[in-house]
Amino acid sequence: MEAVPRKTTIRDVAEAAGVGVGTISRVLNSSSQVSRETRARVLKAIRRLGFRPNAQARRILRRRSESVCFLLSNRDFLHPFHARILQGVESCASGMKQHVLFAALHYSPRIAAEKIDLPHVLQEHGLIDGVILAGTIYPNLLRRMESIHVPFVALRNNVMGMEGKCGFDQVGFDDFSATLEATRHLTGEGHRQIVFAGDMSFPWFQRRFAGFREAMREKKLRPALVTAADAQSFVDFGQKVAQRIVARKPKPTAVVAGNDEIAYGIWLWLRRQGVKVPDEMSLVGFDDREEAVLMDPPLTTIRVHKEEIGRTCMKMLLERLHNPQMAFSQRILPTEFIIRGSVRRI
Amino acid sequence: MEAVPRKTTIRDVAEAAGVGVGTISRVLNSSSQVSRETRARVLKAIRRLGFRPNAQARRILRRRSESVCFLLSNRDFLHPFHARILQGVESCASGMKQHVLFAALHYSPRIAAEKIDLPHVLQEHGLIDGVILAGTIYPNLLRRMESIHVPFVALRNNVMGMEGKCGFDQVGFDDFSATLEATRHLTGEGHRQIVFAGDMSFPWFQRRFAGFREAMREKKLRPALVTAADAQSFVDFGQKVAQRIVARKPKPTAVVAGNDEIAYGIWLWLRRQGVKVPDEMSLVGFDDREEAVLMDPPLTTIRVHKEEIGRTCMKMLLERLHNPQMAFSQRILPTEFIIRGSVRRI
DNA sequence: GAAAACAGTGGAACTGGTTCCACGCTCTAC
DNA sequence: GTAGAGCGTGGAACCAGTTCCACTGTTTTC
Repeated sequence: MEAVPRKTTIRDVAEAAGVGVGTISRVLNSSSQVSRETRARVLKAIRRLGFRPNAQARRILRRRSESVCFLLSNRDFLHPFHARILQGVESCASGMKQHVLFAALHYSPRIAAEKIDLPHVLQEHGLIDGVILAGTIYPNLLRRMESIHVPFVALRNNVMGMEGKCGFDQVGFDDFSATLEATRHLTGEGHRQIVFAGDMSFPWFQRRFAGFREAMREKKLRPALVTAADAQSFVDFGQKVAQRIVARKPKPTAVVAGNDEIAYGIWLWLRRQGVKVPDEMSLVGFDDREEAVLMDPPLTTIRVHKEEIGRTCMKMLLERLHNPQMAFSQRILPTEFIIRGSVRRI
Repeated sequence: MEAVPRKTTIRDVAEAAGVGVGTISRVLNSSSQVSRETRARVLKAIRRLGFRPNAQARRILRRRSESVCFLLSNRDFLHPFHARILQGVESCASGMKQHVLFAALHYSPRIAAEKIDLPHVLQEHGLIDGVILAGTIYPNLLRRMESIHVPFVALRNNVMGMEGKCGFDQVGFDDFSATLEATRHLTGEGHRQIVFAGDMSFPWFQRRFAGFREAMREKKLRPALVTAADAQSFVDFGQKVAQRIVARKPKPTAVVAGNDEIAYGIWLWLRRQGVKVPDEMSLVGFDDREEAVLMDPPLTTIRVHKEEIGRTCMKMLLERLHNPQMAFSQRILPTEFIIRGSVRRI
């Protein structure tokens, strides 16, 4: 690449204003040690020359890049769920004059930590101050992150196989309490035969099932779990599982789905079979994605405040950067039960 | 923020390896001007000291940040459509050792160009080499971008009110030909009464309607347009418009929807009224979003290759950076007509 | 009235890389 | 045997900022 023509520097401005370079720097950093008249003269020169300070040069001295990396791991695409979190990160960052770098990574959970080929931003030094880990986070990635000595915050709900461990900062929401509340709502509406639909190989579905089980136990009801193998997607999983649900004896009157996509799959299959929601089957989702409100009937579900999670990740990372010695912590944000039209009283 | 402890520098490595700093630099940049033994000695010292070169320092000299900014304008959230484009940008960028900064911007189309408050990344100097403009792009933003002298590429389909102008690089897809092909498919399947549903205040719907109109004219059919006012969202627009469509005399047998969300709204309303798709009404969408395949019946639609568009934006921007004097161009990518189950032969 | 405090400023030294020139050494050409 | 080419290398100068020390002139303190 050819070189960009030389821009005006702080020294050009100093000469134009008839002052020293130190004074220009002091004006730029709004230090109080500059007289009113000098400041005015410098600002005039800056405007006249169209001077814009070079951020890179400052960064070397500050030893801070004022940037963080949003790292999406093992996702084929930027799912709306993560897109919303990224947006929350960005909105908080822009308020704090921080920049957000987006990077993607694909790695095997079985590969050795040191063999994980991190994105270029993380390999170079000084480009970012910290990382927000999104996507699926296996222990080897956590170890790899620790090895490069860059502070990071992880999306707690996406951490695999390290339940309870806390050698790093985490932000998440409470799967357990969310399905606990949702299931209590169902029992409160008179439902007795309720099933949970979710793939237990994911820890978040395990936690959601646990909340469901707890609410069922409170009412001395049998907590039933329905799963399916070989599903192509969550929607497909829902369709396969729906079939088994209606075949159960006694027939369930309500389903707590592991997420909105599973709920959608169940709804699709029921619809095709002529089973009416909520008249013949009540349905609760999880996530409150964009499409939940657009279903027919609109889906009763658990809202996860994705932007809020993103903002909290960013805030937490900044705290860590300010205070590297701070003890690691987990921040759990509340979910919200959203009652729409897919549950009926019986 | 407190200062980060000083890291090992190129001079530390030079001392450890018993060579000059220039040699370290040459090794790092894999210049051939280093003997085999010296290179080995330097690499060993680098590994022993855990040295990672500071990217900021290099950037000053190179006058290149090796970063681009993906700027999403006037969007309440990072819509899956743009999320896929961002992903395409990232995948191309990571292959070219470039970094991607994500930034959002909200501005009024009526504000003066110089009053637009650009994100912090664009205000500072030297942080990015170029910008990819996504979201909604009004003329004042284009003028603002020109004023800061940073090369940029715009998503052509999202540029408002500058049809045909080309004082900047653009990447897009051909709305006109896409609906032309889709409508020809409908007439080929025997449909005669076909309507187009879309909000004409958006230029892309105007272009899509034009393609529809052209195909209808070819067959000497009357191209009908149906719109609705005060819609909350595209889905809502679809629901409102569906009502008018079935009320038309003679009753249409097929609808070309402006996008998949409108198609979904139409489908929802028809379903609620007991109108069967495709038996009583055929339906074609536009975009091929994730959910199109999950509808019942799966939606026949026009696929836009979003990742490909993102990759092309990135490639084009890099070309511009290599060759700033290059004439501005527009790159139009093909769409793909995807036949699923929402159109029947009559 | 002298000493001390302090606001305001200039500029050298510094950050951590890259670049380029000078120099030493070896090898080839005549 | 010497000139010229060319490889390999050291290190000063550079990039564009910040920081800090020294200095001046003014004000305050006793």
